[in-house]
Amino acid sequence: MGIAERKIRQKEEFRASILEAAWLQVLSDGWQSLSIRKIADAIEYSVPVIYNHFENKEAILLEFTKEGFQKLADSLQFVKAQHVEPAAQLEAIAHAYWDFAFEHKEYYQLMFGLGIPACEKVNQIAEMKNMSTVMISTIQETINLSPNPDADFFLKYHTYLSILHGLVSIQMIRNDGKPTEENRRILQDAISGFIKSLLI
Amino acid sequence: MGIAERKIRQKEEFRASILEAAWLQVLSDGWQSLSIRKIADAIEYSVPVIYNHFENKEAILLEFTKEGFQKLADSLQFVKAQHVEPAAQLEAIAHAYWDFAFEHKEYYQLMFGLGIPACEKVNQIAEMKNMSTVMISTIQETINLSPNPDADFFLKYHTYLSILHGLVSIQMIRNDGKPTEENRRILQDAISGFIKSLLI
DNA sequence: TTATATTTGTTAACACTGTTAACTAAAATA
DNA sequence: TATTTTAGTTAACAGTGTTAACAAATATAA
Repeated sequence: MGIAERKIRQKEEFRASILEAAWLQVLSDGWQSLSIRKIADAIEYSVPVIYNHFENKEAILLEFTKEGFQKLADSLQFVKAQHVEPAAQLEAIAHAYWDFAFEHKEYYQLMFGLGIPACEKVNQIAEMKNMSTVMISTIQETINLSPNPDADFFLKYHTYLSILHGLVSIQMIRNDGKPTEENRRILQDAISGFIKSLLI
Repeated sequence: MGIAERKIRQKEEFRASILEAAWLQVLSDGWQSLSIRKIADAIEYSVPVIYNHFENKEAILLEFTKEGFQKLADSLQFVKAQHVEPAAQLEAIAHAYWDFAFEHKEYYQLMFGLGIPACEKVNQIAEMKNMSTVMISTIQETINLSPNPDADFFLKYHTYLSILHGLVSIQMIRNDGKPTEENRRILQDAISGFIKSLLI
């Protein structure tokens, strides 16, 4: 009965090839120009086969959104593990977040920027929770060591994420290219201000 | 020779009617569903007449972007004038910014959110400068009164705007509706932290 | 092995989108 | 009144996401 298994495997490969073709499209021309027809062209199949593997175009985008959040979560977890002090971890996480945004611009713009299409589903993305868990735990640990360990860690998390996202997206709107050293100083300034406010 | 003047007047009215029809469309169904054809339908003319008044769809969106930035600039200027102390002004401006974003959600999403389409032209929007001028001058004045008046005011402006935009857009992504009191506390927390950091 | 059922993929269409060329009717000018 | 300019139209081009109807290949049952 290896036939059924082969079919499942082929289906999985097919699905993967759709995502790969889509990703190449995005890398060369951005999200705006991604279309089902171009994907179909790239994999040399007719259009409707794509709908056998994805409910609609949004489902394809959702797949990349999840992927992006997981990559980000992994990256944050990685840099966190390289520091001991929670405050130092918070700073490192902020820089890793910044780096991710500009090294994986396409992911970031899909995860946050386009916003509107994913708006209804954004709360259901488990992978996003993986990211926020890393941030929240680190903030919690920082607060625990601070002079007032009763501070509202969720409020602080929200502030922390907002500062990071604000810095990144303002930067992406202004300067379409890579951020300069000046921009990194702005990040450093904002984040050290935030951390200081945590430690009173 | 009142004919030429009447024609100019009619042309202006026509242009205004296009914008009005577009705006009604946006209010009822959002930016995503705005189309040239729907505008043409609404004003009861054929599609190409719209191209006699606007180069393309993006030009229509740009018009609203400018309008939005000017409204925001006016609003910030207004609340600034109601306070004397620069630090108090900064706080009031932050709240006015927040209020504008959620009271004129459609404008805000066009001005920042959609981002990508306006990306090339966003630096050329004079009205945006009107907004940043209000913020920058207030920050400059706050720094002048602070213990270290040599701080980089442009860096601080960038940080200030990023915090505000970050708070707003994270809020818009999460909770599609109106922000709660909790959300306003987060704004207050972040902004008072920023102002404190200005005053050392 | 043959007949039936199922899966797989295709063509062609629907209902949209922005944009523009070609043409007609109305208005202003000479 | 004849001519030129302007205003507005229809119809098309080149795209988009999505799906119904159908054909071909494959797997299952007799």
